[in-house]
Amino acid sequence: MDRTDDSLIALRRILRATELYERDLANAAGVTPAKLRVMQIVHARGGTATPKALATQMGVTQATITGLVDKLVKDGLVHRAQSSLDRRQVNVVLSERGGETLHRAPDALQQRFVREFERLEDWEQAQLLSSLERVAAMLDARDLDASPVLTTGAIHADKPEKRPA
Amino acid sequence: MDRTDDSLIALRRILRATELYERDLANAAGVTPAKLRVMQIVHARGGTATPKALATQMGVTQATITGLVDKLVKDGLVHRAQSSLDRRQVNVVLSERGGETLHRAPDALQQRFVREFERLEDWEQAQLLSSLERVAAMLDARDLDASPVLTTGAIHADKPEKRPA
DNA sequence: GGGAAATACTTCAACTGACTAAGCATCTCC
DNA sequence: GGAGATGCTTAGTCAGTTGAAGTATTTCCC
Repeated sequence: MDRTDDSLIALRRILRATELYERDLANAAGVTPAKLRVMQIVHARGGTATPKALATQMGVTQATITGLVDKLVKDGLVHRAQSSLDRRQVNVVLSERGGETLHRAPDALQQRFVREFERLEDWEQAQLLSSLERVAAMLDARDLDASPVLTTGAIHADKPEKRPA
Repeated sequence: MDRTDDSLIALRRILRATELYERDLANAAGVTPAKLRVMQIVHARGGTATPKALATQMGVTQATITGLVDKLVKDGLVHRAQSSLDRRQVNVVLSERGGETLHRAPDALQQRFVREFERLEDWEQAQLLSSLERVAAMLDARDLDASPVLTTGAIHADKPEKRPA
């Protein structure tokens, strides 16, 4: 009985399919996946977000965000606006053209998932949701357990960790 | 009631958690995520794989694989062996040291998922598996429907598609 | 059997995304 | 009002990726 293995395989298929599809969509809209993700997050937050927030949510450093935003500005897809509350802060704002691009490249998950999901029977939707949340909780342990493997690995490793907090 | 949205959120959490964790693990083992993935695939195929197979499975071009394998060879983690059946082909073979590295950086999903999964009740496992396979099938439509969005996007796009077949 | 086309891989030049370290501006708190 | 924290950018570097062009080998078919 290998439900564990089968589950892992299914999970990998989900991961892989999403990744590949995301790249296709970004290309089709004429932007890179990373730039698209920035725009999606800005959009999801109501059309504006700070570099800090973007960095945190994407799991990259602020320097990376600066670079991506630079390019998006050059492309005319977003612009920077200084916050009046805290002048250290910058608001990244979606331009009209950015909104159009986003519209042309709908979120990969949305696109693939929603249509089918909404066709399911009520009880099926409920079961899927419950299962997905369960899995998410299993994987996304929000640093509650400070990842024993990582620690072990780090001891053996010749290189220090790199991922931003 | 927004089960659709909640499901999407859970799915994104799964994606994000896996991605971030993968990076940590690779770093901890002293290799990059891309190189680690190459080794994992080679391992999963019984210790040897052709660049072509790797490119297909990873969804990148062969040129990319060439570069990664070059580095892995330089690191002493794999070596190239010519196929005797078809001399155009190359077999990428895991070295002993490569096997050790792999052992030190267990698959990200394995690590996070398996332990918890195996603690679940029997019926819960069954339900999770069924749900995951369902979702995988929804997302991983294996080109059965030639992605209407992509096509539409491509028409409007200023750039041609890039992802390898 | 021999040549055209297909296939497997590599090389090369370019770009994107990512990081670290260092620096500047601004805010917070005592 | 000054020390330290915070938010962002700059500069330099490196890894991964791609497309295009090139080489070697195999396949196909007349």
